[in-house]
This record gives sequence, structure tokens and C-alpha cells, in this order.
Amino acid sequence: MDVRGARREPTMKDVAALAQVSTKTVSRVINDLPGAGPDVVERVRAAARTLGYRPNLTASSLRRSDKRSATIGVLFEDLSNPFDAALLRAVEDRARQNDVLVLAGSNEDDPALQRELLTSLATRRVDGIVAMAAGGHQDALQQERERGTPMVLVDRPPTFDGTDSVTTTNRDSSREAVLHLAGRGHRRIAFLGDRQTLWTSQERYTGYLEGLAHTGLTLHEELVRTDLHGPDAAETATAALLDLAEPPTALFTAQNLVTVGAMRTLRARGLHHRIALIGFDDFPLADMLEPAVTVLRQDVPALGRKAAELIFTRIDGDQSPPTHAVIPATLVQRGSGEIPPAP
Amino acid sequence: MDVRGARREPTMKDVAALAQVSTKTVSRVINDLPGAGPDVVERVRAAARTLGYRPNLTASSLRRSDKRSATIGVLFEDLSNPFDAALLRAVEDRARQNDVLVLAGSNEDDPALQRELLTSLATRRVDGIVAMAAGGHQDALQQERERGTPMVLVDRPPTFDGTDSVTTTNRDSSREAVLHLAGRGHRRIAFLGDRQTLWTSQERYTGYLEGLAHTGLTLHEELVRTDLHGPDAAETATAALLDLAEPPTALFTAQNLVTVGAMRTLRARGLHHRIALIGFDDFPLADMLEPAVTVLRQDVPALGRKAAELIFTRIDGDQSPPTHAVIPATLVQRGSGEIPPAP
DNA sequence: GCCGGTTACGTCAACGTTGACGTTGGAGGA
DNA sequence: TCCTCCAACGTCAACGTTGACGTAACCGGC
Repeated sequence: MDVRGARREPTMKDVAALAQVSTKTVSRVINDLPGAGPDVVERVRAAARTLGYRPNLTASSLRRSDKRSATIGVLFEDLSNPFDAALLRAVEDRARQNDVLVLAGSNEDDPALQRELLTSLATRRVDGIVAMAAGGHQDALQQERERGTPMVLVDRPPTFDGTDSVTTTNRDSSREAVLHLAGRGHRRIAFLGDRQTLWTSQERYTGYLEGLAHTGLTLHEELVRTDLHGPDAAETATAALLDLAEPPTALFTAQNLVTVGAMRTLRARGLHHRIALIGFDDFPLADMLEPAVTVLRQDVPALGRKAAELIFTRIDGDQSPPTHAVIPATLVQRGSGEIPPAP
Repeated sequence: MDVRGARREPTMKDVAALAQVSTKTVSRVINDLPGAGPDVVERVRAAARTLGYRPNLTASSLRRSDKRSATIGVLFEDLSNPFDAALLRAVEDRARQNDVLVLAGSNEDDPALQRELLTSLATRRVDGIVAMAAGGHQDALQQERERGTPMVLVDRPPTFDGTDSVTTTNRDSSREAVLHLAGRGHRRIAFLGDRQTLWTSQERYTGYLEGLAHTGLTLHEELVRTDLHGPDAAETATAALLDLAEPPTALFTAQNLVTVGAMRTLRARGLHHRIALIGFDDFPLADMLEPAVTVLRQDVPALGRKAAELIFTRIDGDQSPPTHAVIPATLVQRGSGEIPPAP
């Protein structure tokens, strides 16, 4: 170990000197461009090897005509959230095929933080951005887009024009869940949702309403609880629902953590085998619970893959009208959603 | 939206021209350096604002003396794994305090892929690397380290000298788990572990042995099952254990997915309330299962924070001997680990 | 009124790389 | 034999920024 610390990285000039050629020739050899004889190629390769030369991509992208940094930005809500993490992984895998690396950040659903991260990405001249728009306003994203930065929004569509997006069948799948419950005879189906500022929450609620309407059920306002942020809020809300004079016989929980909170209360009251439950978003071990939890499963890898494909198409200069891809979610029946209404 | 696509980003030259000063003065204003009068500062700021100028960090870091890219690399096994994701998030949070962004990649526990990603990071001239070393050999990491790149290993220590690391009390906590079970009267405690090439697996196994020795229990070879990769292998192994003439009365599952597989088999045989279980690594909903699962919980945020702090200290030029931080895991008693031996 | 020092600028070159464009020498054709 | 053409190099400048250094103007002090 060299205790004297950071030694200078060898440059093309060093390689050129050792191989006794010009730096331009080194450049040609490194980039596999024509115009170098076989013997010279070998000499340069050998020199690069002995010096441990590695090209400096930042210098290269500064000088190159296309200015590509071979890096894209990924801006999600919270990278420690399994959904976001799986999405990141899917994007990363697709990016690797293009020899592109991913600069990742969490915007915490905070527009100010999102703006800050966007400038951070911009100063690093990323080739494009895959973002999960923070709730509230998308001004910063829109401005970035209008500057010409290729951009794809995932999970939530843009509130502005001219930008691709990839989302899930939030509305249709929610409707399907309600139909599923109604088909089992439920007539009092509660809705528990996350913050209504989130587009996904709104869509899922709309799907819930459509489901009710479609089966001729009336909407009972007292069975709708929204703006539940986190499991604790969901726990309390579920308790309140169960304390109603006419409690629901089925719950549709429109978000991951809400599902967990609701289950906790059901379990605490010993009602988990008597009240039906369908949750939006699958989660690990859902099949190990008693009863196993029926969920709407999003195809996260497909979401990420599609988003990455779109961004690379745009980076390659595609100017066609924006695509709004919608990936279908599937109803996974495991038991909790098939409980009949209590007599 | 500008359909003509990528317009040229304004540069210092553009700002300088508009503000009628030299680029050097613009540089001074942008970087808040002294040597610019208040009126000039205002003129330059205004010009930058109207042009929408944003500094080009790649050009800056190329020219600067410190050569910092304000970017670090994070190389984990699988970013979609909740453990890795939480770790990434913790590193990211700490990095943000230094205005540093994170280039993230998954090495899939594959040395070849790890080497590839390392060169990708190196060509981008990251300031430092936080890595989860792929099993097998760490040659590529070592080489990178010897070139002078600041590096911190998480979850697994280096097999080479001169590099910081942050790990969990794998051995001590595993011993504690065995003592806990033995304290409840168990004498036939099985060990189910992940691939033995992984350092963590070895440590946890050693802790298991120490626990047995410490309580005077004899090691029964047939109760040890290692190299279980994924839940399916764990499921099969657990079944085999239960089919023994003298089956174990308690299981110590030394990894997340192994715990899941073991639980699956116990559940399938209706033995989940009769056979004790302690797992290494906490997981969501562990408290919702029946019985709730007793686990050794790693302090993931602390791991990530510490790793980030170490890397920044090194980036700042600290040359002191390597630190090997060990973060304590805690035994979370939830029920499954407190089941007494079947009579 | 002159001198030393400071402040507020500007000029120039360089970071590591590559695009544009020379220059050389030899192969090949008329 | 001479000319053309091409392969195989080299030279130079530029990408956007900043370090090193120069210079003009001004200020206070004697």
C-alpha cells in the first residue's frame, strides 16, 4: 500500500511517451479507431498496460462532440423503499447494457430537495433523468425538461407536456379489486389510501369509485379514509372503521404501508380471518401471513426496464411525440381477498 | 417545449460576454471567491440568471487542483435487496451533507462484474468507493485500492491490508442467539447458513460453534446445513432436518432468505409453534407472523453512516491506519425464539 | 508628492482528451 | 517514370474551467 496516498493517474501523454507515439495515436488505439498499424497498436496497448492507464471519461466527454457522460440520473422518492429499490435495480440493469452508470438520489417527496438534486445532476451533465416526481409541483422537473434534458417519469405521469412516462394500471386494477370483493358478496368495502396529493392515490381512489359504481354499490363516505401516511396512521384509521356502527366487511388498502397498518389492527382485534383485505402493491412474505394477503402486484422490473428503454431512445435523439406506457398490475389471490362477508 | 432538442448549455464565456467581464471574473463570482466588486458581482449574477447558466462540474473537476468529482461510487451486491437498499440510502444521506452524489451499482456477487463496474467508476474518476466485496476474490478491489482510490468495505472486511471496513457483530450476535436458545433448554440447535464463501456466513457459523462450546453442547454435524442459496434451498434443507431420527428443537437461520425458507417448511408441517427459530437480519413484517419472528437486527443506518463518514475522512486526506468499525446487532425477542423445546 | 500595499480586475496556460486537418511514404496504375 | 491515392501517423486547437501571475487604480501615511 502506498502510504503517500493519491499518486497521479497516468494520462495519454504518459502512454504516448512510453510507446513513442503521439497522444492522438494513443487515442486512436484506446478507442479502436482506424489509422494505427498493428505494431503500433501493440506497443500502445503494452504501454497502457504497464502504466495501468485508464481513460479519463470526464475529459473525454468534455471534448467529444456528443458530450455524453455515459451517466444517467435516477431521482426516486426513497431508495430504501423496496419498490424504489427494485425499480432502481431494473433501470441499472438496462443501463449497464449501454455501458451507462446511474447517479441515484432520493427526493423524499420534497420539491425543494428535488430541485436541489436536479441541479446537482445537471452540473454533472448527466445524459438523461429518470424521475419519480415529488408530489405537489413539478416545476423543477419541467424546467429541466424544457432545457432539453431527456427525461422519463416513472410511477407518476408528468403534469406538463412533452415528457415520457411509465405508470401502472392504478385505476383499472383498483376497480378490479373492488369487483373481486363485490363478487364475493361484500357490500361495505372500505378504502384506505395514502396522501391524496399523490397521483397514484387519486387514481386508485377513482378506481375504487368506478368499482362501486360498476357493481351498483353506494359510496359510504364514512368508509373512505385517505391521507394516511405510514402504517401508524393506517392502524388508527382501521380501528376507527371497525368501531363504526356498521363496520366494513372488506378493506381495500391502496398502498403498501397502509396495508401493513390495517393488517396490524385486524390482527390485534382478531378479525384477520373475518374481514377481507386486498392491498395495492405486493410485499415480501405476503404469502406467509395468516391469511396470506391478496394483493395487486405491480410489475416493477417491467416498469424500470421500460423507463430505461425510453430514456435511452430519447438520449439517442428520438424526437417523436411522448410515450405514456402503462404496465398492467395483476391480482394475486392468496386468501385475504377471498374471505366472504361475515354473516 | 423546444422540439429542436438539445440546445447548447450556456458557458462561462456566454455569461462573461453578457456581463462584460472576463471569464475569470465569472468564475470568481460563481465560486464566491474574493476579488470582485459588488456591482460586478451583481451584473454577473444577473447575467447567469438570465442565461440559465449552470457550472459544468466535469470541466471544473478536470481543471481544479484537487480533481474532486464530488461523486462517490457505491458497489453493493444487489441494490434491490432491502438490506443493500437501506445501506445505500444511509450512505446517500451522509453524502448529501458534503454535496456529494452517489454512483450506484450491483456487483451480483460476481468478481468479473465487480471488476467491470470498478473500471467504470474509475474512468469517471469518483473520489472514493464504498463497496460490498463480492465473494471469492477481492483482487479488483485491492488493485483499485493500491492505485490510491479511497475505499471502505461494508458488511464484509477486506482480505487485504490498508483498507477501512464497517461490519456487524456477526460472530458475537450469533453466539448470543445460540445462548438464548440454550437458555430456553434447547440442546439440539440446528444451523442453516448461506454460502460458506461469504465471510458473514463463516463468522456466523463460528459464532454458532462458540455458542455451543460455551454452553457445553456438542456439535452434531447432521444439524449443520450450509451453502443454502435462496429460500428454496433452505426449504429443502429444513425438511431434511425435520426428517432426521432425532430432529432439532430449534433453528438458527443465519441469513434473511434462509429464514424465510425455513419458516415456509415449518409452516407447511405445522411445526412453527413447536420448533424455535432465530434468524439473522430483521425483515419487514417479522412481527406480523405467527409466531412473530425473533431476530438479530443489524443497525443498517449506522452501518451506512459510518461507512460514509470513513470514506469522506479518507477523501479529505486522512492517512491514519485503517479503521475496522463493528456495529452491534441486537436480539429482538418476538416469540419464535422463545419457544421451549418440545417434550 | 511619493511609496508600499491592497483591491479589482484581466491574461494566459493548462487539466486530459479528441476533431479537423496536415504530412509522409509507399503501393499501384497509366 | 510519374502521378494518384491511401494508410499511418503527427500537429494544433478546442471543450469549460481555474491556478498563477500581471497590471492598473486607488488609498493611507509621511
